[in-house]
Amino acid sequence: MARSDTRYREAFNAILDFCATLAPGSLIPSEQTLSERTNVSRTVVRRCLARLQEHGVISWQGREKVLLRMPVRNDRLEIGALKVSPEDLEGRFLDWILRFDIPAGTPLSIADLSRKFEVPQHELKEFLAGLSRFGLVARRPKGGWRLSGFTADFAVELSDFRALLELNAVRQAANAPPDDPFWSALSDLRSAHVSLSKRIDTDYHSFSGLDEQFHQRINGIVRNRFFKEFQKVISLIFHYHYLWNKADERERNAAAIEEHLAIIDALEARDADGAVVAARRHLDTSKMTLLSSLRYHELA
Amino acid sequence: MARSDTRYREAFNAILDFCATLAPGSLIPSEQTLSERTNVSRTVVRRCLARLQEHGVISWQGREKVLLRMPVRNDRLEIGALKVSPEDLEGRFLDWILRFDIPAGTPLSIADLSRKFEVPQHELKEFLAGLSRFGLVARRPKGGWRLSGFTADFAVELSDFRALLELNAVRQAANAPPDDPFWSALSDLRSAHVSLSKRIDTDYHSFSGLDEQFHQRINGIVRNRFFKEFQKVISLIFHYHYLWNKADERERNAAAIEEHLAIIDALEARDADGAVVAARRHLDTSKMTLLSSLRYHELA
DNA sequence: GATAACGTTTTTTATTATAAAGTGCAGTCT
DNA sequence: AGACTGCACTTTATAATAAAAAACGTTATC
Repeated sequence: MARSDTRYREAFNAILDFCATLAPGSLIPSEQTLSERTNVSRTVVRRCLARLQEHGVISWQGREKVLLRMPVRNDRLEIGALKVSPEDLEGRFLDWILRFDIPAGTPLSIADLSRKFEVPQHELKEFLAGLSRFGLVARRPKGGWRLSGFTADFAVELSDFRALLELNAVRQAANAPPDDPFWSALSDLRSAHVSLSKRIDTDYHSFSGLDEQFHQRINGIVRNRFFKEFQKVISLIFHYHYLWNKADERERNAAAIEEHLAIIDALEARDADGAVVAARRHLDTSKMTLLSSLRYHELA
Repeated sequence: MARSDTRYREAFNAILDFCATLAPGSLIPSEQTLSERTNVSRTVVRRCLARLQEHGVISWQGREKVLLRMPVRNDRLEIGALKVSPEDLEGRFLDWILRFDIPAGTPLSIADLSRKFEVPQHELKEFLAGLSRFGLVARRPKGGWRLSGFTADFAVELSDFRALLELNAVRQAANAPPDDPFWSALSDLRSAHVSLSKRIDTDYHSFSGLDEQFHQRINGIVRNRFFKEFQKVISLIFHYHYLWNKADERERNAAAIEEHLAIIDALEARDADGAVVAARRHLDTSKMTLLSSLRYHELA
């Protein structure tokens, strides 16, 4: 019923490592200095020093801390489970939803998910609270959560919203200054697309990554935190969806490459309207793919 | 260290009220029926029945539950603190930020806020986790939260994003079918604007409400959960900001009414391009107002 | 013999208690 | 005077737990 002491354990080992660089008899820096170096509060540093003293590694009296002996392997503290990053949780959650085709309306059990993903319950609660802002999950009347996304309606609305954001980005991209690093990156992307196009019959799987790179490049033009936040979720959902929709993968990807190239052509010609038209065509295809993959799953 | 029993208390009183409608000697419906009526699980219903039996209000044996006596005032259970809605918290939080001019970067203490708003800590955590998705707050490296919004950058990005969404809505509105209830609502809004315009010198305060109505009407055209979710936050921020920016309020509001009317004119003429132009002008003014009010506060 | 209700057990959620970590300040040492 | 420590206080992250919900046989009723 308290927080974990991973911080302390990591700091202790860090200080131990630091001691290993000194010779016995050396003075050890101040608590403040150590706390800055280990990125941890003075309270933790003091706890570490106390342990070092207890184990006879240092002597500690007031502000005089002296290294008595070199630290050995056995002095180190074990560090338990490694922390999972929020992004990782995000990905695994969407992956799970799509992989097992969780239907809209399914109650989500925090306890269950917490076991499944090996993440503390309160982290999951925070995570779901965040997703609820995007309408992907919602609170149930009698407590708990419910998956509300991944219906046809959801897909249409998601695609429409994505189109609004991305067409805006395309328009801005076309008007980017000539010395913007965007242009050289775009030229690299063109080469990558042409190259993949040639070996599409065998390498069509690797399009997924290229697709994400391409869209990220376009959207990266817009310097807007709201835009970026949303784009992150959108691309995540599309990414995972495509990953799990295997129908006609080769044909779909070959077609998408052509559509991407059309957008690149228009952009490099600084033809904003043309780029928007090409992008709209591509986004429409995307929308249809997302919808048909949902329909496919509904029938299954 | 357990959840509150408000649910039980409310259900108990509800069942008591129901008993009051019966005559002594009557049979009481099944546990399931009661649970459906009180919107509560059977477990809670059984707890209520047990208490009723204990207090001699009913007899209870298997599925035979009989009302023994009429319930009296003293049988009722006290209900503690009333639940605050998440929307309420949202409003109060933004209000607090603006009222006290909390600068960007300020650490937010859950413990402190929880006392201030009289909301359990875990609810605040969820709330902040939601806001973090909009970039309004962020986690601090060593734990806790930090207010990251309400800088000039933030205001610009927020306004730009708002403009993107709202111009899209205006364009859609102009193309709404003639029988859409939107048109009659718009006509009502025109009257309200004209009326307020005439008594602007005295009633300029009441523009805030009308402004919200107007924008909500326009944005209501778009049937898209992402759009709506974002619009909610945006309008909340603008709303509270305007509420606290008192400089030139009369002039600002008078000008805004004219700008609204220009948008209405263009919409009623089904002139999509004209409406977008008028809306862009209005949104630009809004952006400037938001920015200048921030600057004003920074200097103070 | 099907359906609805009950009694009981298991699971899950909301809330609190608490150890760990962080913060601030008065006083001390150099 | 400036940096450092000792100590008290505050805040956060997390586990423990009572309340509520859900699941599951069993029993009564039509």
